[in-house]
Amino acid sequence: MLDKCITLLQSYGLSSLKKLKQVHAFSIRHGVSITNPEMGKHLVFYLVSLPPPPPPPMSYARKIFSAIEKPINVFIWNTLIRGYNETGDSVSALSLYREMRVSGFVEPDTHTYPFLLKAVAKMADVRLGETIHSVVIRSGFGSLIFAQNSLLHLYSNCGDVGNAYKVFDEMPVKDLVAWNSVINGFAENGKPNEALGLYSEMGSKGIKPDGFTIVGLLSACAKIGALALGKRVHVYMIKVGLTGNLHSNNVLLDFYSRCGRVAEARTLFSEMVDKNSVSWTSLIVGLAVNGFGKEAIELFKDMESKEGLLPCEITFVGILYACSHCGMVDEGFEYFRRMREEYKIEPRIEHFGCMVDLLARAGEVKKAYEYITKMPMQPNVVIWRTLLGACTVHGDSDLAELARIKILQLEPNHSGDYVLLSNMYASEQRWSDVQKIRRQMLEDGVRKVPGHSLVEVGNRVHEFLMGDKSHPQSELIYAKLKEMSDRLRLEGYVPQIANVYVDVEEEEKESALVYHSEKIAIAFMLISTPERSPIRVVKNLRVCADCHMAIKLVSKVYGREIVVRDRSRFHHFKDGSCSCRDYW
DNA sequence: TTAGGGTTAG
Repeated sequence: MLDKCITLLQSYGLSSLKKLKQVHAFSIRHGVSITNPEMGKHLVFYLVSLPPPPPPPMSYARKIFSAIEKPINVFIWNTLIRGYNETGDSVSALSLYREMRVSGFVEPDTHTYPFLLKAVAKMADVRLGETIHSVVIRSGFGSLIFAQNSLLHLYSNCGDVGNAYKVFDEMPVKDLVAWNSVINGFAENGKPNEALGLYSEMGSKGIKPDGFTIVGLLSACAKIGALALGKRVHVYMIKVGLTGNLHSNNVLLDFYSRCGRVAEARTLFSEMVDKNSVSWTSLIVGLAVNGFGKEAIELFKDMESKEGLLPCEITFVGILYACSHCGMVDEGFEYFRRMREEYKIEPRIEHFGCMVDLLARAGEVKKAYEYITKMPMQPNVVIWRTLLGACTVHGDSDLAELARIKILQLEPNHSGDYVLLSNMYASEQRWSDVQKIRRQMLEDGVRKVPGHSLVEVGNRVHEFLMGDKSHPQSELIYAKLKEMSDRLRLEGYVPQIANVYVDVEEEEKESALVYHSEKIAIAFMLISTPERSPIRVVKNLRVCADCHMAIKLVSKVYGREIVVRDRSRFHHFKDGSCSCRDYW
C-alpha cells in the first residue's frame, strides 16, 4: 500500500496542493500513516516543491479596500496603487490616485509619488508626464531623490531625452540609479554615443557601475557595433563578478549577435547558468538575422522541449524571419499556425509582415499581394514597402507601382521608396521614368537619407558618409579605393550601374558607386588593420547590389572576412561569397 | 508595513 501511495504522489507530483491533500487522505484511509519515513519524505518533498500560488486578483483587494471604514489611511492607498502597478494596470493606479485626491481625507506622502510616477512612466505619454511633473513640484516632493529619479525615467520612457537630461542635470545629488537611468535613456533613444560619454563622465566622478549600468552600456555598444568597447565591458563584468547577472548576460548576448559575433554569442549562451525566455529569444533572433536560419529553428525546437519556457511574440518574429530568409515557405506557414493554435499568440502586424516577406522573397509577389488584401488589419507602410522591395527584385513593375501608391498615401516623402522604384526603372533602362521620379522627389522636397557606415579601430568608432573626404587619412583612403577598384576588375568585377538613380554618363555613374560609404569604410579598414584580420561595418541603410558584389570580391582578393550589419540584417562575406546567398 | 533604474522585434 505504501508503494501505491508513493506512486500516486509521484504521478500527481506538482499539480496542486489539493491533489496532494487527497493522496494524503487516501493514505490515511488505507493505513499508511504520515509517521512512515518514506511516505513523510515524499509528502514533504512535493509540498515544498509546489509552485507558488498566483496572487489573489486585484478585484478582490479592491473589494476589501472599499469595505474598510473611512477615512482610509495613506498606507492602504499606497499599497493598492502599488498592487495595480505590479499587475501592469497603470490606468487603475492613476485613477486610484485621483480618487484619493478627490476623497480629500488624506494627503499623499513620500511613497505615493514614486508609485504614481511609475504608473505614468509605463503609459509613455509625454503630455500626461508633464502634468504629473508639475503636480509633484506643487506637492513639495520635487526635492525627493526617488521622485527625481522617477521623473527622469518617466521622460526617457516617453522618448523625451531632452527633459530627462534636464531633470538629471538639475539633481543636486546624483546617485547610481540616476546615472543608470540617464545612460539607459540615451542608449534607448537613439543616442548611444551620448550614453557612452555619460558613462565616462560617471567614471571620472568616481561612481562604480553595477549590473544596470552594464545593461545601458552594452545596449549602446550593440547599437553602434562597438565591439572592442563592449568586450571591455565584458571583461569588466568578469572582474567585478557580474557574470551571473541574468539581465547583463542577456544584453551581452544581444550585443555579440548585433556585432555579428555569433560564435561568441553561442558560447556565452551555453555558459549561462541562468537563462530565461529572453535569453533564448535573443539568440534565436540573433541567429536568424545573421543568416543562420536553420540553426535558429533548431534552437527553437530545443526551447520547446524545455520545461517552463514559453516562446513569446518576439520569438516568433525571429522564427518567421528565419524561415523567410531561408526560403522555407511551408515551414513558415506551419509555425504561424502553431503560434496561434498552440501558443495562443494573436499575430500582430509584424507577424503578417513576416508572412508577406516569406511569400514575396520566394518570388510569389502576386500571392503576397493577395495575402495583404486578406489580412484582418489595415496593412501599414512596412508591409507595402516589403512588397515594393520584392517587386523591384523580382521585376514586377505593375505591382511595384501599386505598392508605391499605397505607400504615398500612408507616408509621403519617404526617400527610400523613391530610390527603390527609380532603381528598378534604371535597371530596365526606363530613363524617362527615372527622371520623372527624380523630378517628383525634388518637387516633393524629399532628400535621400545620407548613407553612413561605422567601423571601429581600437576603441574609436569612425563614421563615413557617402563621398566622405573629411577623414584625416582621406588621401590614403582614396588611393586604396583606386587600388581596390583595379584589383576587383581583374577578378571580373563590373560595376552595377542600375543602383545609381540618375541617368548620367556611364563613367560618372561608376565613380558615384565608388563613393558609397561602406566602400570608403572598408578601404579605411584595409589600411588601418592588420592583414587577414576581420572587418566589421555597421550601415544605416540597406547595402546596394553593387556594393554587395564588390565586398564579396574584396573578401576574396584581400583574404578578409567582412561582416556588414545592414539596416535589417547581416552579411557575412568570406572567400568571395556571402551568408545571405545573394538573397536579401 | 510601502519608494526610484534592466534586455529580445518593428
